[in-house]
Amino acid sequence: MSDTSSRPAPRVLGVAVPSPLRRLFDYRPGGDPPAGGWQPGLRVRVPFGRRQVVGVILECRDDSALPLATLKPVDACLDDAPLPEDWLWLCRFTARYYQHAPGDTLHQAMPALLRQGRALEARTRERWRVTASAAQEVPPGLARAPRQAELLAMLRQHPHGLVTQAVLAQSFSRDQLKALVDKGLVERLEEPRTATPAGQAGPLLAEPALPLQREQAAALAALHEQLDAFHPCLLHGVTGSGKTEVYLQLIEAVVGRGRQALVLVPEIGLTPQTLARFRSRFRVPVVALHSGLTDHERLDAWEAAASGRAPIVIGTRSAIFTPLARPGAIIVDEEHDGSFKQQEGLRYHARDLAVARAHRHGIPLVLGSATPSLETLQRALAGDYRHLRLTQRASRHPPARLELVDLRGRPRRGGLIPPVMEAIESTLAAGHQVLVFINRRGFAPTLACHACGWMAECDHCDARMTLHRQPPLLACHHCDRRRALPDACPDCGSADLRPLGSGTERTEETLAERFPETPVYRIDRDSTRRRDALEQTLTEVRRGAPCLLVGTQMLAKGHHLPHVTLVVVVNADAGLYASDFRALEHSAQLLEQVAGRAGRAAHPGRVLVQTLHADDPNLRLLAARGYDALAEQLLEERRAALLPPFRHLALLRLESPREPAVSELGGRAAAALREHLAQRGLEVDCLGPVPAPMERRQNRYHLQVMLGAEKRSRLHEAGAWLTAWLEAEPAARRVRWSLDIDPQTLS
DNA sequence: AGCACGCCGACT
DNA sequence: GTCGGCGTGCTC
Repeated sequence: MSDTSSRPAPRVLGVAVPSPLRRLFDYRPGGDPPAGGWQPGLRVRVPFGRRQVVGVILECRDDSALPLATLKPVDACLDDAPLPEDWLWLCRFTARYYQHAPGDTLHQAMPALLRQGRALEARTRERWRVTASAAQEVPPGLARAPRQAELLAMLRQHPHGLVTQAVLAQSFSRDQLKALVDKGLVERLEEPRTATPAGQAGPLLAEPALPLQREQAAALAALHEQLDAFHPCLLHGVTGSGKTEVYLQLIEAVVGRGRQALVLVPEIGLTPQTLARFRSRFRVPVVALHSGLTDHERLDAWEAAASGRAPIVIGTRSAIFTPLARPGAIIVDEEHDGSFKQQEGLRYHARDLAVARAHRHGIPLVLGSATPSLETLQRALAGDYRHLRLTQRASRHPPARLELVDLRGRPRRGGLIPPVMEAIESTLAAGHQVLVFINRRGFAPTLACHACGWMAECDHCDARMTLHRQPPLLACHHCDRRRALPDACPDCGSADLRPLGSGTERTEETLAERFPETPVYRIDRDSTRRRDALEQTLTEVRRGAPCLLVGTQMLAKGHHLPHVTLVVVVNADAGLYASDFRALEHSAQLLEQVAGRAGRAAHPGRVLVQTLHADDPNLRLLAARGYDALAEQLLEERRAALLPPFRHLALLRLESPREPAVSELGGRAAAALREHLAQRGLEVDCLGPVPAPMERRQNRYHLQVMLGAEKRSRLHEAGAWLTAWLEAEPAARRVRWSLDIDPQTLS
């Protein structure tokens, strides 16, 4: 460590402590002073109330708002060196931007073991290598120990040594290794488990890069132009245009220059297939951060990234908080995907944090999508991001067009009308596969009484209960409530209860009856609950035999289904007239993604979209000219309506089991904020309080207050004032509240 | 968020 | 007689 004696010891440490309180807590230095002196980023164990917690020093000062004598000393410093500087910066940025408690932010961004106070160090493994002398000289006789002689011979063939596991795998024992070590013939080395296999000097690529099409090459060249500066790009490529190959070749350049690449993928995108593609391309390790890791594996990965040992890190939303010693590029695949936004607690958007992080590091940022979010698209159109387009599909088939199919006045079976059924039949007859996309799981969206019109409703939510057949019950998809099927209508006693509408189970059943010879695979949250169930089914489907796939949006994203030539969308109307201003954008993205599943291999595809609104201008525009045309149209509407991306929003959400408590507090919070805004002349508007779209969920009442501003700084000021008001308000302790900056949905 | 303290119901 | 319900208050 460098000379630290020149740094005077601070008298006060501002510590971020795990708690929802939006402030630091002051302590006096205590315990053994760290080798490098007290500084921000060091973890400390501190007394907090009646317990001990792990906090992080964020400020070193000489004064405090409290008398110094009343401050408690820290118990111990847990680190020799501060946590990585880039990580600390990102956490502070995140806490400020999302107006979240610093301690809670830091804790969420840290691996569990660091939260618990473990040292930031990678677990090690042993490596066994012949000593320099034993490598050159003929070893002395091991005639009395033939196994040791064999082991030595094996190790001599591996000048970089072998890890214990590899030695044991050859049926040698630890005792034999020890014996050779005692004879001075073999030495024992320790290395991090995430260490790159030794003898790494060879080529970076394990397999050659694929040849690029003209547009891919142009995009890659554009990315190569500025590898040392913040260079945000939208890689806007239709499904099948080869975005991943562009990522891979960019990563090759980044890693080739000794830097690290961070890749963010949607929750559903970190499939074994994706990972395999990255791993087989590069000879260097690819560290994957996913929900299946143990706490130890997560810490190892974090350490490998922070130390720079891991050149490529790939993960879902929370991977944006992985520290990097030598950041070289950040890639966000499917940047429009909703899973990048955390929907509770610290409501961060990993894509937006990626932008901030790339800017701070001065490195390229690639946002990839076939259906970019309107936020990103607007920035690309405005020239803030470089707009790299890939319009050609590798298969050379143009993307399938959506064909709108009018549902009005036609009989449906399992949600499907006769002409669509016939199209399915002829596709199967031609030996191809069919994907039926339906946005509702379960058998039917609800159970209704044909005599009096009663419908099964949840007691805890303002919602209908979904009818399930496997097993048969009524379930609420908004809470965990389940009910047995009633024999008769609870209102009028009629036994004429019928399922209303169709879900995946019913469509599956209908198709299985209609096409008894053809396998029908249902893919939804219920059918893929078992680990790997989805991958197993898809592996079977990829064999290519004719089959029917029925599924929810799980099926829409990413999966390669080369033998599907017909895609059916059972009902496209969900997002058309929804109250949420982003509903249509999301709906269009989903439709385009689903359509992208059709005809990726040798055959062109068809996409049949059933709708009750075949005349809807937005739907027609999407069908006729595709997502990009609709997106530009929607941007104009957003501009006119003063909605994002032309205006910034924040949403105060309030919830409580007691309705009066939320409306009373919401009313007073909004009134207080309005008064403050008027006094300060802030150009921020405040809407509400209004009940949330589904006011009662899980027996809790939801209310919201919307803030909107043209300038982000103004919105921020208003948000800071509002959270301060709420924290000081006694009634707010009995109501759960959170401020959602840049809300993704209004529900 | 935790975790206490603090006053009112059914039980080892 | 006490175990424990969750209201209220605090955490440097």
